[in-house]
Amino acid sequence: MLGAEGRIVGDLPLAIEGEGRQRILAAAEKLFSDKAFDAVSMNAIALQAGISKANIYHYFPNKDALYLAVLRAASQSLRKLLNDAVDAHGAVVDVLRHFARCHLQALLDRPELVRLVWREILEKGAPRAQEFAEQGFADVFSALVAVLEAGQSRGELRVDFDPALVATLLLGANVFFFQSRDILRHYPPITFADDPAGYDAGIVEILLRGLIPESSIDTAST
Amino acid sequence: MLGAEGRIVGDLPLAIEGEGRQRILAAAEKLFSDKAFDAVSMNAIALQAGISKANIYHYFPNKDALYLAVLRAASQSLRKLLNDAVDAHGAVVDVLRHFARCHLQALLDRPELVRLVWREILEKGAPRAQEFAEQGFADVFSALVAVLEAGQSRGELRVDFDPALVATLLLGANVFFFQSRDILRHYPPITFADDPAGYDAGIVEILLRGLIPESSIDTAST
DNA sequence: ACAGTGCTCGACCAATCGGTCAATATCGGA
DNA sequence: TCCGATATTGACCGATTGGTCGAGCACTGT
Repeated sequence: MLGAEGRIVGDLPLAIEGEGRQRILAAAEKLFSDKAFDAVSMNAIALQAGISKANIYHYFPNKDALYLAVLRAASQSLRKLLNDAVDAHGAVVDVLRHFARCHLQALLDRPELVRLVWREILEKGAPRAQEFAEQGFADVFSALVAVLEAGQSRGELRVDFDPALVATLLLGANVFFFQSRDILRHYPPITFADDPAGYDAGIVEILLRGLIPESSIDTAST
Repeated sequence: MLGAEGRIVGDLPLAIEGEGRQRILAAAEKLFSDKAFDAVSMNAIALQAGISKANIYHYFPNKDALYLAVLRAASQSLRKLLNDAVDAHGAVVDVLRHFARCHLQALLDRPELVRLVWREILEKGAPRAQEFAEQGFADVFSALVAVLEAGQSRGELRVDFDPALVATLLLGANVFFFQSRDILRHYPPITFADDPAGYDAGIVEILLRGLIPESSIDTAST
C-alpha cells in the first residue's frame, strides 16, 4: 500500500516521507501560498513536485480536492502552532506578553501557511472552505478571552472592558504586523519592522498602561 | 472624441458617465474585487460591462493594463477616502476617536476598493503595483503619527511610547476588524461585529486608559 | 515465474484563455 | 451628403487550461 519508502523517485535526494501524496501536497502548498488558486496550474504543481501531471490525478480527483487537502493540512498545522502560544502560567500580564510574542513568531515562522489560510478568509468570490480557517480562529480567540477573563476576576485587570474586544485588538495587531511588514519596513519613522519581539512588547505595554498619563484621567470631552 | 453622452448602449438604462472606458473600468473593478486576477477572464469583464471582449482592447492594450488602471483608480479613491478621516481639530483624544470611527466606516463603505488594494499587498507572487497601495498607507500613517506626536508634545499623551507603534495598532485594529468581520460575527462571545462604532469606541478607550487599574501600576514581573 | 495491484507516464481531449483582425456601425464636422 | 475618425463587433488564432485514457512500470505475495 503506502508502505514503500527510501526509494529514489525524482532527481532530488529528498525522497523519504510518505512519498507521492506528500510530495504533491508539499509542492501544491508552496505554489498555492504564493499565488491564488487560478494562478496555479496543475502542470506547475506537477513540475514542482517532479512528477507528471496525470500522476496527480491518481491521488486527487481534481484540482479543487487537491487545494482543499492543502488548505486542510495548512489549517491544522497553523491551528496547532497558534494554540501552543497560549499557556496560562503566571500573572496575566506575563501570559499576555508571552502570548503576543509567541503568536506573532508563529505567524512569521510559517508565512506560507498564514497566507494560504488568510487568503481563503478574504476571498469572497469562491468560498471553498472557510470552516477550516475559522476553527483555528475560534481556538486562539476563546483561549485568549479566557485568559483576559481570568485576569479580570483575579483583579489584575480592569473589569470595565470587553475581553473579546481586547482579544480582537491583540490578534489584529499581530496579523496586521504580519501582513504589512514589507510596507512598514521601508517607511522611515518605523523602527520595529524587523523587531517583532520589540513590537509586541510595545503593543502589550501600551495596552496595559494606556496612552494617557496616570495624572490626568477625566479631561476628555465627548 | 469622448464627449458623446446619453446614448443607450447595452440593455441597461445606466448609460451616462464617460461611457465606454468608465463602463469597462466599473465592470472590471467589480469582478476584480471579488476574485483574483487570473480568476477573472476578459470575457467575463466584457459580459459584465455589456460589450464585446474585443472592444475592451480598444481602450486597454491588454489585461494587465486594465487591471493596473482599475487598481490605480481604486487606490486613489481609497486614499482620498481615508485621508478625509483625519482632521486635527479639538483635543487629541477626540481626534483619535473621530479618526478611528471615520477610518473604519470608510473601509466598510467601500469594501470592494479595500479588498482590491489589500489583495495586491498580500500577493507575493506577482507584485503588480504595490506602489499604489503603499502610498495611501503612508498618507494615513504619517497623518496619524503627527496627531499622536502633537498629543505628546501638548502633554495630553504619555511621551514614553512610539507614535508609529500606536498608529500601527490603531490601523491594524480597524483593518483586522474589516477583514475578519464575517468570522467575528458568528462567534458567540463577540457582540460588536455589527457595531463598528461601538468597536472603535471600545478600542480607543482601552488604548487611552489601559487594561490595568490605575491603583496598581508596578506589580508586573519581568 | 506468474498474476495482481498500485504507480507513473505520454498522448490526447474539449474548453477556455488572452489577444488579433478585418469588417461594420456610428459619429461629428464640412 | 459625404468623409475621416472613432466605436464596436464576430470570427478567429495559438497557447494553455483542467481532466481523461490506456499502456507500461515496479512491486508483493504466491
